[in-house]
Amino acid sequence: MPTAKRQKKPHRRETIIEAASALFARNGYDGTSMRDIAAESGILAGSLYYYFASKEEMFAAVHEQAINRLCTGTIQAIKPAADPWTRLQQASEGYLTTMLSSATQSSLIITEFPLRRSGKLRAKLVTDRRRFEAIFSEIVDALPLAPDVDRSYWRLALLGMLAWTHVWYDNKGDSPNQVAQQLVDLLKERTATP
Amino acid sequence: MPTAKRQKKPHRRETIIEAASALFARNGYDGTSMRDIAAESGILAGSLYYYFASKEEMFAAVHEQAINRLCTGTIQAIKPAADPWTRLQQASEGYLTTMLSSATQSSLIITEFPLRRSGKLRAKLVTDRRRFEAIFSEIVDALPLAPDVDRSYWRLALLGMLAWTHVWYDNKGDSPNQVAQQLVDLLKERTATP
DNA sequence: TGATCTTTCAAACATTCGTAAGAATTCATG
DNA sequence: CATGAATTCTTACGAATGTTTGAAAGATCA
Repeated sequence: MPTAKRQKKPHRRETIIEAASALFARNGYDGTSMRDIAAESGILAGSLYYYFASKEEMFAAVHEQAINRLCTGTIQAIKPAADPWTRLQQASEGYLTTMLSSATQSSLIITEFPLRRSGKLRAKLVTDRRRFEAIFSEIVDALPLAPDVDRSYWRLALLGMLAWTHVWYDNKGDSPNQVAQQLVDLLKERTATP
Repeated sequence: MPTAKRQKKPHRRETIIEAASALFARNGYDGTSMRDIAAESGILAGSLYYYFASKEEMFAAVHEQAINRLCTGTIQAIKPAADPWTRLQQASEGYLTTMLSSATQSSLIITEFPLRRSGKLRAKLVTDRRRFEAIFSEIVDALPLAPDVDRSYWRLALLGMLAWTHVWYDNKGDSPNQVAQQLVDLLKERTATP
């Protein structure tokens, strides 16, 4: 009967999501087959459908988790700061660290745009993305910018700079934190209503 | 014998590239089948292989043309300017106009990253991209920036801001020129060695 | 016209893909 | 152990993919 369900095997579904994340991030959605994911999960392709109704639904779960990690990675980095500029700096560092550290797969939210998809999936991906961007909206709104600065453009410029790092970032160069420092500094001059 | 070859039918191959550009830009590389391209070209799938040895080689040709358009679109916009900042402003406008005007397909150089590909194709895509980025390298190098500014980061920040527009740009809002103006202005403050 | 080269077609190929259906297995619990 | 539910395997289907091949059609020019 309806007793407690989740206790012993939180394993499989998360294992699958983990494997799928890595593969989607490396090879893209179309470049990853259900058989690939199954093999990486130590399972057979058909068995995936016990946990996910379709490949799209699975990707939705993967995407949601990637966004969640990015959100928490970003938010956690802000912790003990009151100064708006410091908050921005730390958030950017958290973002880039989560995104660029090769161990993670959050980069798939950059390469797998919702743009081309359609229907319910697209709507979900857009919603996820909004949830992340809201973090930066709040931070940017709190910045003491000059009154003639358009905060929407300011935010989009920053997010663009940060997102684009995954195209050129090289592990052998500066650390994610250093990159974030450099990039934020470039926008910092247009500062407090002086 | 080896007489002049190219005179009457420069049509087909370019028609195919045009059709493929549009489809690749809209649906991505994997989302576009050779049959799709053939149908859009008014031809049968097999006939494509008279002009291109493989899908990858065809994409290479498409990518090269997209880069070429972006390059000329960017360079042409610079024409009558001597002031470095004006040059940058105009180049950015040319870039965004070429990229964002819905009639064009240059946006595929943003969505179809070389990152995931491999081998000869990847090398070619990277080379193409470098060719475009060189335009901005030159312009940025000519800017009278403060001596403590890292021009590499500055350039990458700008290119990131510009490239990212294709994620959020909406035809109903500001024009590509206005967007370029806004974005460049955000970086402009760190300006001439004062 | 006939010969030769270019271009296109028609049809198929071998794979791979997402997914379905049902049997087989594992597992917790009475 | 016996029962029923949860999980996995096996097998396969139908569709779509990139590509090949050899013949047909079109063009070019002696």
